[in-house]
Amino acid sequence: MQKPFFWDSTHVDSGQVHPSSLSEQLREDVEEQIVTGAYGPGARLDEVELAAAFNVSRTPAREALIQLGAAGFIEKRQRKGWVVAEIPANRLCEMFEVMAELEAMCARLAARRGTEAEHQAILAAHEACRQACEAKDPDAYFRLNEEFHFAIYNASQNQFLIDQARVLQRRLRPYRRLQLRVRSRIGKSFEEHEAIVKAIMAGDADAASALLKAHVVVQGERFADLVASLEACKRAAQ
Amino acid sequence: MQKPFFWDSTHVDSGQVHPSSLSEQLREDVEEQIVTGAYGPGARLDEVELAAAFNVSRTPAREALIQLGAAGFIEKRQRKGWVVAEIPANRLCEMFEVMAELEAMCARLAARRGTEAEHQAILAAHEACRQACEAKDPDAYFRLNEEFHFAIYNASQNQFLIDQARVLQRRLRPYRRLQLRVRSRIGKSFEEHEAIVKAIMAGDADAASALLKAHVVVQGERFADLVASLEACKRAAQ
DNA sequence: GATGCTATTTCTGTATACAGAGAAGGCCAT
DNA sequence: ATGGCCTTCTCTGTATACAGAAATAGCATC
Repeated sequence: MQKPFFWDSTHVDSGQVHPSSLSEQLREDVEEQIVTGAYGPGARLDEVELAAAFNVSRTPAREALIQLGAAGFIEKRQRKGWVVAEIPANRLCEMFEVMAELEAMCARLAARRGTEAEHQAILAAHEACRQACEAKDPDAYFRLNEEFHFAIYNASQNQFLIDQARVLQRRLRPYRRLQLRVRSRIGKSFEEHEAIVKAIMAGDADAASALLKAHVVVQGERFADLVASLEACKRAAQ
Repeated sequence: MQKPFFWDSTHVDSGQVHPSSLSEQLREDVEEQIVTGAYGPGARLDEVELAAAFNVSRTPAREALIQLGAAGFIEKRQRKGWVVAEIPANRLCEMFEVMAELEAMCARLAARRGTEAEHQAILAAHEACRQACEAKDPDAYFRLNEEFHFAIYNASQNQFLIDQARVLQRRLRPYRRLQLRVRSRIGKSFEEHEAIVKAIMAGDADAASALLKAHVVVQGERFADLVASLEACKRAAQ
C-alpha cells in the first residue's frame, strides 16, 4: 500500500467542508456510484476490492460500507459481504407512497409559509423544466425535475423535512431514472408541475398538497409497471 | 485487553438474530442508553473510553459510533469526538411536525386497509392504555402509549412507513419522556386516543388522519413549552 | 460413482501499531 | 505580567496483523 498520507491537497481546496477522511471520501464516492446506477442492485461491494480500488487499507473501506449500510443503500448478507440493496418491487411502491406523503407535506407548507424568494425559486426551476420539456431532452428534464422538487422542499421552512425528503429522493433516484424511458411521461409530468406551481403560488395548501401527492404516486405506479421489465433486465445482466 | 473471544454464549442464545458482532452489540447498547436518556444530549462518547467500558478494542467502538452517527443519534464535532446529538428546540419542533405527518399517514392507511387482526391489536393496546390511565401510572402509560402508536403503524400495511415511523419515534423518545411530567396530559392523551380509535374502526380515514396528526402536533407544542426548562436543566447538569 | 470426512483457503471481525495534526502547557522575551 | 513561540502530549484516522469460523476442495471410503 502506502504510507498514510491523510488528505492530499486535491481535497482540502474543494469548497466542501466534508471529506476530511478517506472513509467519508469513499462513502461519498460509492454512494454516488450507487445513486447514479453505476453499481446496480445486487452488485457486490467487497471491502478488500474496494480498498484496493481506492488504494487504501480495509479500515476506511469498511467504515464507508458501514455508513452506507446504516443509510440503507447497501446491506450485509451473511458470509457474502456487502451488496447494493435489492429493494423488492413492493417495498419500492411503499417507499414511493411515503415519498408522496413527504412531498405533499412540503407542498402544503410551501404554499402556506414559503417566502417570496422561495416561491420565485420554484417558478424559476419550473421554467427551466419547461425548456427541457420543449427541447424534449429527457436527461436535462430528469435533472431539472429534481431541482424543481428540491425547490419545493426548500420552501417548506422545515429543515428536517427537507433533509428527509432529499434522503429518500436520493434512495429512490436510481429507480426513478428508469422512468426516463417512458418518453410520453415528460409532457404529463410538466403539466402536473404547472398545476402544482399554480396552487402553491395561490397559497392553496390543500390543492398543492393533493396535486403533488398524486404527481409522485403516479410516478410510483408508472414505476410499478416498469418493475417487471427491470427484474427481467436484472436477471439478463446476471 | 484480551484475546478476541467473539460472542460468548450470553448472546447467541438470545432469540435475536442480530448481535453477531461486538460493534452491533455496542451500537444497540449505546443507542438504548441514548434513547432512554441515560446519555443526555451533549454527553461525550469517547471511543477509547467506550472501548474500555465494554472491554473491547477501539475498532468495534468506532464502528458502533459511526453507525450511531449515520442514524443521527450522535454527531462528530471536529477535534472533540462524538457527542450525543443536541437537537435544538426548533429542529425538534420540525421533527414533531414530520412525525405528525407520518403518523397521520399511518392512521389513514390503518383505517383504510388495516386487517381485522390489526384493528383488534389497536383496540387491545388502547384498553391497556386505559388501565394505565385510570391507575394514574405515568411510566406504564408512557410505555403502553408507545405500543398503541406502534399498533397503528403496524396496521398501515406499509413496512417502509412502519420502519420510518419507528425510527423517528425512537429518535424523539428521549424528548417525549419529558412530557411525563405534565400529569394532566395523560387524561387528555387518552381521550384523543379514544377518538382516533373510533375513527379507525369506523374506517373514517380522513378523521383518523386528522385526529392523529393533531394528537402528535399537540405533543410537539406541549414539548415546545417544556423546552425552556429542559435547556435550563441541561445547563444546570453541566 | 457417490458420499462423508478432513484439510486448506478465504473471509470477516477484532486488536494493535503508527503517524500526523491539534491542543495544551511551559518557557522565553519584551 | 503578558504575549508569542516551541515542545509535548493527546486524539483520531489509517494500516496491518491476527484469529476464528465458514466455505471449498480434495481425498478416502463405502
